[in-house]
Amino acid sequence: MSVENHAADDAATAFASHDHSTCRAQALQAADDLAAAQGVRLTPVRRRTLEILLETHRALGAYEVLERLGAEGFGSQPPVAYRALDFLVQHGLAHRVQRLNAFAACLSPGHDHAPAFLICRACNKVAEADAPEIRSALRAAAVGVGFSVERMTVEALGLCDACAAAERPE
Amino acid sequence: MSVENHAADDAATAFASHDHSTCRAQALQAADDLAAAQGVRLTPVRRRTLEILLETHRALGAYEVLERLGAEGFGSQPPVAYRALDFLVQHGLAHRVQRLNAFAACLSPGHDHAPAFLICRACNKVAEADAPEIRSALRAAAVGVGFSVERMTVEALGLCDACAAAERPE
DNA sequence: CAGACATGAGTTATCTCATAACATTACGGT
DNA sequence: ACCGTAATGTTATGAGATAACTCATGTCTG
Ligand SMILES: [Zn+2]
Ligand SMILES: [Zn+2]
Ligand SMILES: [Zn+2]
Ligand SMILES: [Zn+2]
Repeated sequence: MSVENHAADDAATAFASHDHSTCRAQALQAADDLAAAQGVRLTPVRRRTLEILLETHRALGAYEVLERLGAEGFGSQPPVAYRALDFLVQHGLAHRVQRLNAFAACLSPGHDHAPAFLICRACNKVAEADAPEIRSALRAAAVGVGFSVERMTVEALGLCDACAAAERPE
Repeated sequence: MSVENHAADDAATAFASHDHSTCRAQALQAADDLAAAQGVRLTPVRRRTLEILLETHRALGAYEVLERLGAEGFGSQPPVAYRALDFLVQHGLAHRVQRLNAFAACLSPGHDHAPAFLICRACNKVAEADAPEIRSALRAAAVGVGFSVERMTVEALGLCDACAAAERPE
């Protein structure tokens, strides 16, 4: 397998040890591109918020982000964080993880997607898994009962291989 | 199609007009059976909580349930509701809807399942859709990246046919 | 039956997550 | 320079969830 960085690889890399600076750089580049392409303004708070999310593959709570922002001279009240995070989510630069009431940077922004999330309950890392079959299966089940799907949430809680190995000899 | 009441029918019925007393009676019967079968105690608060959830196909917030309980002479503090709800979820008599931070009675309890939910954003009704293909697809995607799934959340937000029809001539 | 133990129900207090409402500042077009 | 809009900031409050403790009730044992 090559060393390319497709979306499909994200899930694999998130839990494995890897050169994370690439993750960060790529996502930030994509964000800058998007801002330039569409007239969107990736302001300092917004960009910094994205950088904070990109520091880890864990999902961060809004208040966790806020604390960081406040410490760096930005506003220190909840709406500051929520607005920046909402912006990122809105523009596909971050995702909200329902299960954790938390946010994670998107690692393959630009190609509009709503991935499934794999959440390790031990290390708290989150991986995006692009699984179109899941989405189409759900959509199919929905039309069968007269329901039109607009947005969907697919999240799995479990153990990544690393944590599974670490837990076994408990 | 016959008038049987399988799990597969639930999704269809939830959004359609139907004889809801059957939903209620069936679910309560199943709950009583389960309590009798396993040594589990379906105490007054717990049973009443289930009844409250069963009044509607909407998902109710814990505080909504609590208000009802309190008004009927049960405890009026959050833990009362949360404990009863946790019990019901634990024993498969209710589900938690992540997207809404709310709870809905299970309409086909007993046969241990973790269904997908269809949530109408207009009427707020929630339907369970048993869709095994979704679960297996997600599980498959997970093993591919070294992740073992323990629990999964599949929820779709959208419009039921009735609400779609009502919304069109806006 | 008394005592010991477990489970459930109730309370108060507190915590985390999220948004409403409004004042202030920065930006872009004319 | 001027104005309108978008972004940032603030205070205050709403909504969801849990910790920690007390009390009642039921069950098992001797
Ligand atoms: Zn990385
Ligand atoms: Zn892990
Ligand atoms: Zn019904
Ligand atoms: Zn509806």
